[in-house]
Amino acid sequence: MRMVKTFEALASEPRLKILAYLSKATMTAGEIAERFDMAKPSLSKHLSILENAGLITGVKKGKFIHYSIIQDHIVNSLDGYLQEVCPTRKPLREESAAKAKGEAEG
Amino acid sequence: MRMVKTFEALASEPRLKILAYLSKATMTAGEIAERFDMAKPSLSKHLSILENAGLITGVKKGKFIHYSIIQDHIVNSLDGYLQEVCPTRKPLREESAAKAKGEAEG
DNA sequence: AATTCGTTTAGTCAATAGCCTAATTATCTA
DNA sequence: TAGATAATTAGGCTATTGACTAAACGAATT
Repeated sequence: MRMVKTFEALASEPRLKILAYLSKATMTAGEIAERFDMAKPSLSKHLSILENAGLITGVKKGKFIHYSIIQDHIVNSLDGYLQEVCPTRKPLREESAAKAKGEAEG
Repeated sequence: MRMVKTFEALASEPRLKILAYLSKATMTAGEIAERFDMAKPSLSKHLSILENAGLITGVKKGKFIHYSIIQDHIVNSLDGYLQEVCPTRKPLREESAAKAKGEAEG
């Protein structure tokens, strides 16, 4: 159930985009909204879905709500899932790391 | 787009269950179907969604179609996504590994 | 030729997702 | 206190999703 909720939150173009923004910096709801051609309430809904899944958190400071990513949750969730579903994960993970390294260098 | 498709495929209880079965062994469509209280066409749809997302593959052998998980795809997709969205991922990953190790020992 | 495995197509239905506008709440400012 | 601003909540509308049944189909076995 928890994993489904996490994946549901991630299964959306605008929500992945929000997470990409928040991976670089904390932003207010308004700042995020500026970057989308979408009504504010719709965006607010996306934010609440992400927050509800534990992927981001919003902290109210005066008039504004500052949203930021919760990296621990994303990493541990996806990482944990991989461990469950991929028993032979370790070598693949090393391979993946090697590939990433090669791309960065090449 | 590709990530959205992957997450959409994963955002479903029955589909996560199918992947869990396939993480242990290759199974035919019928063997999978036996484990669900669901009409065959519905299950067939789930299988095609997973296959279309590149998470599983079906190989026809005679009358049967043998499905198996494509671990490389799952690992590389989720791993790749984590690298994009979590710049400070590395230390967290180590922490996660340490936690997993502790649990296995405890 | 008949049966089995599995998919596909078509039609129906209920529930959910995603968007909108309008209204509301909370806070700041003059 | 009135007015402006930030963001959410509420309500409505449409499209999609996910399930079902029933029927048909292709491919392989018997």
